[in-house]
Order: sequence, then structure tokens, then C-alpha cells
Amino acid sequence: MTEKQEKILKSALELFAKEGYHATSTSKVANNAGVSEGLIFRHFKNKEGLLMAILKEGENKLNELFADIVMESDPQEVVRKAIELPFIVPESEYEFWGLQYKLKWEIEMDYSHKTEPLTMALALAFVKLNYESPQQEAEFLTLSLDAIGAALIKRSMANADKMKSFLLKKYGL
Amino acid sequence: MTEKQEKILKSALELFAKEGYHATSTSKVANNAGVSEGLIFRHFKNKEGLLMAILKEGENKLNELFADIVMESDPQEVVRKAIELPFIVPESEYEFWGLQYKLKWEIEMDYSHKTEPLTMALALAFVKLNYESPQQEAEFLTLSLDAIGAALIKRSMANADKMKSFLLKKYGL
DNA sequence: TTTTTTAATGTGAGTACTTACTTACTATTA
DNA sequence: TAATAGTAAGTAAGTACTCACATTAAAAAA
Repeated sequence: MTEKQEKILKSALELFAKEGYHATSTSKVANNAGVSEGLIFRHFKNKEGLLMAILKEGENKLNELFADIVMESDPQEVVRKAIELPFIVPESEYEFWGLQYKLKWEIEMDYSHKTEPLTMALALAFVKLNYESPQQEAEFLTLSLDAIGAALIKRSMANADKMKSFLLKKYGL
Repeated sequence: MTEKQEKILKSALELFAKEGYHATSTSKVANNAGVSEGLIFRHFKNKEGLLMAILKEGENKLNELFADIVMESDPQEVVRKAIELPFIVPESEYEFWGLQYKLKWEIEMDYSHKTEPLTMALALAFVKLNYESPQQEAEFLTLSLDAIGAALIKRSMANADKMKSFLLKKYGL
């Protein structure tokens, strides 16, 4: 990965996040990155290839975040770490994750599998904790945490800390 | 609202939902509606005006859906109706609501106020039902139901009925 | 180590096509 | 008769992408 290649990716991420994928032209990306437009196509084949590179990075980062949860054996800790997950994302990464949410709707693709590792880890934890419907409980919590993540990134949640402690209490933690 | 005006709105909704706002050109909308392109600009001023008309319609429809809940006095029924809300949306309206979700991310705007009537009704219900943190409970449920709606519209929820009865049980209904 | 060859990285001007929007005009209705 | 609804043919500015060429870096040969 050359220096200019990284600059292209960084500019594309920034602009796609700010304006949207379709609203951002390859020439804007090139200008922002300080490279010739042709270079984008040399490295990423076409505009969609550029998008895919960013999307792939998102999936990798997500799995990194999940790794800590999936490897935890104590079921109480699995639930705690899952709940805390959206709240530990630093503000500096909001732009990046905002793009991931945006693209979920902007381009058609199956995204449900991306949260599957989390749902499975939670289901197992809820089984161990003798919840009545562990699978449903896990699916519901995954969905809810996804929504909380979205609200945080959009800065539309009034009091994040309150929500976090409310949730921890709700799940007996 | 003339016949052609309605055709334009219907076509725009359909195409914006399918391809996205930025990816849909005004000429495509005009062709799909069987109308000259200029007419779009006569009636809606510009492309964004067309979008705003659709967005306004979405907010109205949402308030219609909320009306039944807000007017309910029995707190148990408020919670039940809120939980059932995403599940009663007919499949024929999925395209319409999918666009509303999509636009939430595609154009920058404050959407949090749109679900506020629901949150307030739920908060009041949870107060009456002696929940410990009624406000948090209401915000959380609103957020979760929004996520469930999104999952339904994207057809990414394996078993909707199971999720519904799980939720009703969870809230003692 | 120096020279030569090969391949990868990068450019800038061009391509054909599409974009949102305008304008000058006609048809329809109140 | 005056406003409103509607059209067809424009416009200038983008659009994603290509191509012939220049620069740089790595590998191979001397």
C-alpha cells in the first residue's frame, strides 16, 4: 500500500461519509487526495472498487471489536462487554462508522451476517445464564445495540452514560 | 394536486427508494412518470423540492401511525401497540419506509424529533406502570423498535412473529 | 558496484455521456 | 382573459473512465 494509495482511501472515506457515495465524484476524491484522477482507477479499478476497499476495512474493524467479546468465557462479561461496545467507540472514528451505517442503506448488500459473531456469542451467554429465550434475547440485544450505535454516531442521544448504566442494570450487571 | 404531479411523486418515491436519491436523475423520474422533465421543476422548484415533498409525506404517515398510540389511556395498551407497530406495516409499504430510512442517512437533517411523540407516550405509560426508569425505558424501546422496523423492511429478520411475542412477553403482555 | 532491463507508479488531457436546470413556447382550465 | 399546466429543445458543468506517455523503484546482468 503506497502513500498515495492511502491518501486516496482516506479522502474517499472522508468524502463518502460527508456527502455520500453517489454524491462524491472521483475527481473530488482525487483533488482532495492531491493525486491525478487516473491513479484511482489504476489502483482500485473503478469507483465501486474504491468503495469495496473501504467496506472491507469496516468489516475487519468490526471483527476486531467483536474478537474481545467472542473470546470471553464468563457469560456475564460477554453481556457487559457487548453493552459497552457502542459506548467505547472514540469520537474520532464516528465519521468512519457513520459511513458504514450510511452504506448499509445506500448500496444493496446483505449486511446481516456482519453482526452474527456478536449474536452467537450473546446467545451462548444467555443460555449459560438460564435466560428463557436465549436466541431471541441475543438477536434483540444485537439489534438494539446497533440502533444505539447509530444514535451515538448521529449525536441524537441526549445522555449516553445514563443509557449505558440503564442497560447494564436491565441485564443485571 | 394534478394527476401528473402525483405521477411524478410516485415515480420519484419508487426510484429514490430503489436506487437512492443521488443515483436517480430527474430525467429518469420524468421518463418513469411519462412527463416532460421541465414539469418537475415547474411543480417542485428543484430536485430537492421533490425530495422534501416525499419526506413530508413520510412524517405525516408516521404521525398517523403514532396517533392511535398517543391517544390510548391504558398504559399496558400503549406498550402493546408500540411493540406491535413495526409488525403491522404492510409489505406494500416497505418501499416507502425503506426510503425514509435510507434518507435518514443520505441527507443530513435532524430526525430524532420524528419519534418523539412515541417516546413521550411510552414514558408516560412506564410511569403509570411504576417502572424504575421510565424515561430511559421509553427511549430504549423506541430505539429498539426503530431497529426492528429497519430489519423487517430489509427482510433480514428470520422470524418476525417469534420476535414480536418475545417482546410482548418481555414487557409482561 | 555500476549499468541495464523490467515493471510498477503516476500524470494530464481527452472521451462520450449524463447531470440539474432554463427558456421560449403551446395547451388547458378558471 | 389571465393564470396555470405542460412541452421540447436547449445549456454549461459535471460524470466515470481511458490512454498515451513520464517517472520512479526494484530486479537482473555486467
